[in-house]
Amino acid sequence: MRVTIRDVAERAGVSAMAVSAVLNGGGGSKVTVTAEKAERIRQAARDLRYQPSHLARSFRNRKTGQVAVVFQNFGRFIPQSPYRAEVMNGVMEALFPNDYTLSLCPKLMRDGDPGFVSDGRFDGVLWCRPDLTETSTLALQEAAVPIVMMHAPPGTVLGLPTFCADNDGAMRRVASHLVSLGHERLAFVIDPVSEHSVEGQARAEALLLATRRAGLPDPDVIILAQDHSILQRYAEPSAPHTALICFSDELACFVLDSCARYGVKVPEHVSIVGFDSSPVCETSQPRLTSVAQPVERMAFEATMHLISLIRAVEEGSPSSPATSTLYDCGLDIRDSTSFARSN
Amino acid sequence: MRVTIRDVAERAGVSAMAVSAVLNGGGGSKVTVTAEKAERIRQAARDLRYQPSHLARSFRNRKTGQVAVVFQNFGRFIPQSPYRAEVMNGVMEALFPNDYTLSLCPKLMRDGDPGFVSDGRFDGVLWCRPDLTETSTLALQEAAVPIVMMHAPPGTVLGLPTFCADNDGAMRRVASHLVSLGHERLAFVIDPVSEHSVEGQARAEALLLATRRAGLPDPDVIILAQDHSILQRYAEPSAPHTALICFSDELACFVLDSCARYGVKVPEHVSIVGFDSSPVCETSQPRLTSVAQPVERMAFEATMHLISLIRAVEEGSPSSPATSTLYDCGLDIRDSTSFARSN
DNA sequence: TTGAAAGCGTTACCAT
DNA sequence: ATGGTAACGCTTTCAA
Repeated sequence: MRVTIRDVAERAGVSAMAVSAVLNGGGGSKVTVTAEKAERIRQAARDLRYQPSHLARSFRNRKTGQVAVVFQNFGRFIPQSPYRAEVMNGVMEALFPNDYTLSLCPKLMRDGDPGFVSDGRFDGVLWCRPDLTETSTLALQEAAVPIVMMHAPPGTVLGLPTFCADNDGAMRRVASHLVSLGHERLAFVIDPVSEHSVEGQARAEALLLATRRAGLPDPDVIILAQDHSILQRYAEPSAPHTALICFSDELACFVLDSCARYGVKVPEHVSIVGFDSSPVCETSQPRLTSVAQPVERMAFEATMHLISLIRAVEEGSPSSPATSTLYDCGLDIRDSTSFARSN
Repeated sequence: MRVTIRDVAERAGVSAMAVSAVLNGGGGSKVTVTAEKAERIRQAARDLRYQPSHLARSFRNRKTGQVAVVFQNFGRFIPQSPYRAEVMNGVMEALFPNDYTLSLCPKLMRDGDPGFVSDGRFDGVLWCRPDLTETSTLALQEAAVPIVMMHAPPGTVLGLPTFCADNDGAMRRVASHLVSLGHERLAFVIDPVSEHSVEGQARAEALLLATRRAGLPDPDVIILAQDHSILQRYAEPSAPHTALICFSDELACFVLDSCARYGVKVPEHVSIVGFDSSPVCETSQPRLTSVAQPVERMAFEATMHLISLIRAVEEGSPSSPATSTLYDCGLDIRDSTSFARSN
């Protein structure tokens, strides 16, 4: 059987609470023990190889020291698309020095029922790239646990702090870059999964806003699944667009591949813009112009904010209103964008 | 306050255990409830938005559904060295479909005291790239939790199953490749951190064995910290070695960089071999010959084994003897190895 | 300064 | 078929 605090108490000839007080540094406890007894207790604990049950402590104290990170699509870590890895780096950098454990728990997403969030397992939750139905939004709002959203535009869930790329600013950069190259007819390209994400919609809208602002016609939205044959048309002078803005670098790379297959030349026939400016942009053919988000820094700061929220709850501080932080994005101009084809 | 099972029971006019039985599917429980009452209970739970406390359950059932992954050096995810990412991929692939949560808990390593392992927080632990002192080895042996080691040679910790690359076979491949190119004087290059890892020592020994087997003189071991000036000598015809086998691709890349800086030509002056065959091997100058371990598959299978151990413990099955699994490694020959310089 | 006792939310066991 | 009771291991409050 397990060695409990009572076993230690018995061996040291004291009560269980004396043991608890001594082993926890006695700081929080009202109890004081003579030095001699304290030593006896420590000795007994060592003799018995006493290991406090973290589980019992968590249960009692309603605090687990665990923070959950939830990704919308729980996939693999891919070197070509380092988004997840960068988020993890930022999160770890914030959590570990503060003695929090990082939990990856895709179950939180099951059936769109995020009820688990508040089941006591986690002191806080970092929600990345949300794709929220109305019911889950409600559940999140009522969660009994601090939650911070990453990559969700401000106000996605009422009352929850968000850390998000400034999609509007980013798309304005993209539009202005393309306009300066003579482009007028743009399209937003997205995959069927991301299409429904809050982020996907935010970027589509941001591009719409940016083009209107620039006096361009509204961009089309192209949803690209397995079948890329629609890209063929960009080899023709009559193609409807001269520039494609892709939801992610990963998608942009697929587009580049397909263009090559269909004999569409980038950037001669059509310009391509990615999102994330990941390393793959340097090795793609041609090198990919892409929006650069400071992902790791965002993740770090989001996590630090989450930690401060957790501490505030512990101390019973009144909750201050949620903040939204927007991060300015750069545009890394490479070889996949150039002057618009004149039809 | 939290809604407890008692609140639900009260509202439904039944006992707490009836609620428990209904909400847990009733499968394991001896208790049966009439359909009518069951519906009443479910309704009450919905009304009250009852959320069972996972914490209380874990405490009660001594089962958390959490598996910890421990890395020796808890660093960042780096695209250039995808080892960690690949391990994570394999682990997630095994854990998530089986409804386990993945925990990253560097605290487990603090002060070389792995006592935390058995504090009840985790149902099992996957220990990667261990670097074990004697005391921690002992603690691991006595852990009350199933543990599986990755990248530890068989027998590193008595009684613990290991999943490890076949370092001996790998080094034999390396040696034979180099011998066929006329190399005789080899050295093993390692960084000061990895030097003390079980894996580092295993590879050094494996190379020693392989060279003896091939009838070559014993290889030197070069511990490479910040100062790489020792590499200068390889520009001279009198250099003591014609081939350097590096502990990792990462290290090999540093070596390549330094060689370039010192005017040492690879592979004309000296051949370089890496370990892991990561993507960076394709983009390095020159492309790096490297040992290829099936990391993701190893991680997946190690984790599946861990899960089966956990289940065995739960069912009280007698523990079968620990198994050691060795994985055959390939050698991806690229441009950093070539015929030995004749002095 | 010390100890006894009461929970935290859940489930297993034993009565009814 | 149902409900009461105890126990999991710990901490905290209160009384001595």
